[in-house]
Amino acid sequence: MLICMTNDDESSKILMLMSHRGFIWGPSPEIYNPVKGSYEFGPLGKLMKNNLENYIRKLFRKHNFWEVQCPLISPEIVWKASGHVERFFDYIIQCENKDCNNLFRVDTMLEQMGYDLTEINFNELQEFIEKEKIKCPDCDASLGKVAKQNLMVTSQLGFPSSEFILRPETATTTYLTFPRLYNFYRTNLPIFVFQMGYAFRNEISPRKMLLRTREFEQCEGQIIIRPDQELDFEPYEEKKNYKIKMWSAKAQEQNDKKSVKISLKKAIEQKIIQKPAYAWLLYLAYDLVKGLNIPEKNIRLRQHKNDEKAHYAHDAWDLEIKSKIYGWTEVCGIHDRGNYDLTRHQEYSKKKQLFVPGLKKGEKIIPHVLEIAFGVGRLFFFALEQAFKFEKERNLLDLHIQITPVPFAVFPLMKKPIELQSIGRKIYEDLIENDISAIYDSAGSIGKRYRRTEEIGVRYAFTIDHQSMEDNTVTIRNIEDMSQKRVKIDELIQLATNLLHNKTTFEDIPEI
RNA sequence: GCGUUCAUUGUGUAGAGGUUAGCAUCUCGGGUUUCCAACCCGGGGACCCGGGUUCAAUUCCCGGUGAACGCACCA
Repeated sequence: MLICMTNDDESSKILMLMSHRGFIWGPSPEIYNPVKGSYEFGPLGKLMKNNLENYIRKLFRKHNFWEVQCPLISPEIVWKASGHVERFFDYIIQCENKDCNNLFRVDTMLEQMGYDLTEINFNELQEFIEKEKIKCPDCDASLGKVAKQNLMVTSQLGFPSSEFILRPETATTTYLTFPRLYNFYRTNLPIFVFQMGYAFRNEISPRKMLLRTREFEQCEGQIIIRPDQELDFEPYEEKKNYKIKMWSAKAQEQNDKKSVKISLKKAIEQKIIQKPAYAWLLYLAYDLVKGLNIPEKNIRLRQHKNDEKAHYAHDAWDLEIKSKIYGWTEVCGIHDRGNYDLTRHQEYSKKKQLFVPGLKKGEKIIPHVLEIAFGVGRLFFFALEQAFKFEKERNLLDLHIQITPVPFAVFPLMKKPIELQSIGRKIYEDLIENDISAIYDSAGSIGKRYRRTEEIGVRYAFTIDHQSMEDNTVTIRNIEDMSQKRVKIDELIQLATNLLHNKTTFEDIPEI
């Protein structure tokens, strides 16, 4: 069975169409027993993901980030240094009663029983449980042995083989290039760098389609920066009046249910955030998501409370999107990692190349890192999900033109006369020649073809009719309101290019 | 991992211990059609896997696998 039903009608319709129209398939491989939480991007999904990635790339490049690509596999020491080996596993324990058989995370179980975790030595958990005679919280039977659940994926390499780790995040692999980047940047900080690629996590229970998978693509931008620069950050000055919706840790603790929309400047004045450079990253995340036509009411930035921060984070905010299907979900984490990473890599590698000159003469410091980390799959899922609009007559996929898989369609009004088709083919080929994604379709009635393409996010359709044969014009139809104008075939490529790059709008097209 | 529910063409479903496994949608070919899922003709496509009961199982039973949801988990 494919991605299946929820009770909600709209949700199941969205999930059905995602699969039916070739965006997302899975769990994969469907013809064998699928692997939990593994999905395929179908033809339209792959095109859309490419576009989404390029949209992100373009935005990062606009802000002077450079892209790098690092290996997926790295020796264990890298992840020891990063802190992942130490923290990226759970201690689990299972009830021995076969009827219960429940599995618990030891730390949360003990916490719920009222133990103070700070007083427990985790190397002696087993002894602790035996000493305290701890029983299953659900059925009071005795518990089995404490086991480690590793959340990282490992693999074997070499002859004889030794164990390597598949990266659980891209960020760390980016930091490893710091000495090289520092030279590339001619020893100027801050360094702006990003990486897009796969990461792997042995998630206990993958759920909710692309929202929780074991292999997933990340796009993580890093600003490697001196502490003084974090407070005096030029890009921030340009954007300090930009307003974002923030839900601070304090507000959450005071049970304020709603985020407030305030400017970056105000957020700093009110000490909701501390550093201008960090504030600017919140802007970047917000702006990127808003640019995908995701309604602002469905976007917010939520600060991590102290107990949910990752081991490396000084401050952490999540950009969350309110999914039509799954509710508020994180798509982007913005982390103030301080100098945690580079300090650790300095210690573990014993190389002294990670120091840079500080402000005072002779001072050597380890630079700080500000990180913005997107889950590409999640962003993809939300951009797609939010775009579905079910109208009376039609299903509309209202995707941003820059990420929609196929922005243009070419239709001969009818199959006959054949000349309609030859004009259409020519236009189609011209579009493709000019790197403009399009489809050509002559099957069925024109109305049917409009309906079909509306459902996959086509923005504009060019239709060749009998008048086309006389005066070299075609109609262009706007998906949004189904309105049409006539345009000259000669000017069509230029027009499509301009529409694609938001250099013109449908309204701007002159009537002829 | 636990629990609940479920498993029939691509999708949504009907169905009975013995059926050419039905319907809608989809899809393909042809006809028709001068702009919004029209119509006509013709074609295509399914009983999750293994075992048991039975003369006979897609249907009943057991097991497996998978899915949705809930619990737990989510660096």
